[in-house]
Amino acid sequence: MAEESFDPRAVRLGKLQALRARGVNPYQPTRFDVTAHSADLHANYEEWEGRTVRVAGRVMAIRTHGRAMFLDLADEEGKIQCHIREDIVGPELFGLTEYLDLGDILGVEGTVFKTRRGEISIEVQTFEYLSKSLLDLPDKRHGLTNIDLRYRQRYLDLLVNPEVRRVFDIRSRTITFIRQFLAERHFTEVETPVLLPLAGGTEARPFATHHNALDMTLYLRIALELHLKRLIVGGFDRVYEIGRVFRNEGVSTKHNPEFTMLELYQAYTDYEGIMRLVEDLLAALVRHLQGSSELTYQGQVLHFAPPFARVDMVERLWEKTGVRWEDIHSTADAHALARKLGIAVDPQFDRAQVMDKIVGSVVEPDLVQPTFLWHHPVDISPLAKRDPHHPHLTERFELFVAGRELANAFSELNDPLDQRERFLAQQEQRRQGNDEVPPLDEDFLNALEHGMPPTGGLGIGIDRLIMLLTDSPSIKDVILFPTMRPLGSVDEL
RNA sequence: GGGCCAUUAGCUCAGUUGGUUAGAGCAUCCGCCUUUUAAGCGGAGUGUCGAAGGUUCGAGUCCUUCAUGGCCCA
Repeated sequence: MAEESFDPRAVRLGKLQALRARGVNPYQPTRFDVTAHSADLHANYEEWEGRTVRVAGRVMAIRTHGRAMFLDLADEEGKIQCHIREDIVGPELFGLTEYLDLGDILGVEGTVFKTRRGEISIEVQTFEYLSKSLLDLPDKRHGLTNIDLRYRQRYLDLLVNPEVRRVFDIRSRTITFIRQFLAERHFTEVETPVLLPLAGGTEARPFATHHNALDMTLYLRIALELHLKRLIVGGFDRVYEIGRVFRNEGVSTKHNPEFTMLELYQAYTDYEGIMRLVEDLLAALVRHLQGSSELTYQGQVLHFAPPFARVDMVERLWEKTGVRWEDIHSTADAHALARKLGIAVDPQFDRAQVMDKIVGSVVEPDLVQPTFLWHHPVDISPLAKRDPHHPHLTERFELFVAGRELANAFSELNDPLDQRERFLAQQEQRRQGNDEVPPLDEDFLNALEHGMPPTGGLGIGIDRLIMLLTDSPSIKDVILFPTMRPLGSVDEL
């Protein structure tokens, strides 16, 4: 070798060629029968000591020692140290360790023992390359800390930052728990369409796409609500979906353009019934994951013990500002109130949007412990049933935790004529240029006209729930592959 | 959309008031080492300083624009 190459990939390609020259193709093996995992070897050493095991994993550390070497092999649950001695594996096999790199996938067979220093290890009898890594792993001490790269190359983040794996384990366990919880209560899980001729169920800008064969614009769903309620009409008395919804809006620590919602609908109950269900679900979930009803989020200790506190939205607004919601009659009144309170508001906002913003600024941040904010005015709740005693208010609540909305629920409006009027009022806003207002869904109204039983409905933002449960400050931390701007132009990809 | 900050080796980072040939740890490469574990010992620096312009005798450093990300605000 006249010139030594220092390019890591070129060096590794050279090792790959050398292996192949010796008749070893690390990409050839199709299986390796594993008989033990690292975590179990550590947890139950006495049972494993002296036994022969087969373990597979990624090489995370190599410590050569002349005619022997130690390496740390990482499998899904942890790491196990392996000791390879030339006099045990033989010079031919030992020679292959010359081409071993960090990141390679290895299968080893050997006996379980403890080193002089007490490290549970495998004395390797034989080993096999199961894959070769051509690129360097991130720094073993610092891991991968560049936030951009952590999200773009999540596979590396997962390999070198073990706490990331924990977040997604909790995510998986949470969703499994919710499914079990709802199954025990006789809810049926369903799947409703993602691609729709019109996207409704909330106010948000949808993504548009095009169906070639039908030559029509289709929109990605922004909520699950209207289809699940069609199913209530269709006789599913307890129905839910956990699914991705898409909203064409900004990206922040609290917003990702695609995120996961749980929506459930239960016939013959109301928002009080749903409130109890939310309390039971969250209390059971936190206990399942934490072993207690306490949860610490960003330094705040949260208590998930029913019953959760309840705050009347209109009353609390009055306490905070001295203003009654029903005294704000016009958009101008609302903007004047916002100015008086020093709250910056988009000048395009209408009365309801401004009031929503004001509540968001003066009421919601105080709701740290799990709290139901309830009795929303009807003009910001177009799908919720009116409170029979206060027709300008609705039987609605939002659950706030750590100052953030976690759930939204109401007694579902099943009066098709009232629903039509509210949709028509929305269409007026739409004509005035509010492109977050969905178009009128005639088919949904048609379903309601066939008769929907009294129903309680609930939506929970799963990603925000996982943020709480994993003490994650950013929604990107709980989404494996968050939406990112691509590096370079898309054409190059 | 606005403000602030970041971008230097494969990874994590340092880099003085603008000054010679841009540094460290890990990783990598070469040599030694059969119970080490942030293994150790000896040797080697592998770089389009995010991109493009500009100022200057001289730019990683100053200016402008752009790109990506982060934090805060809307």
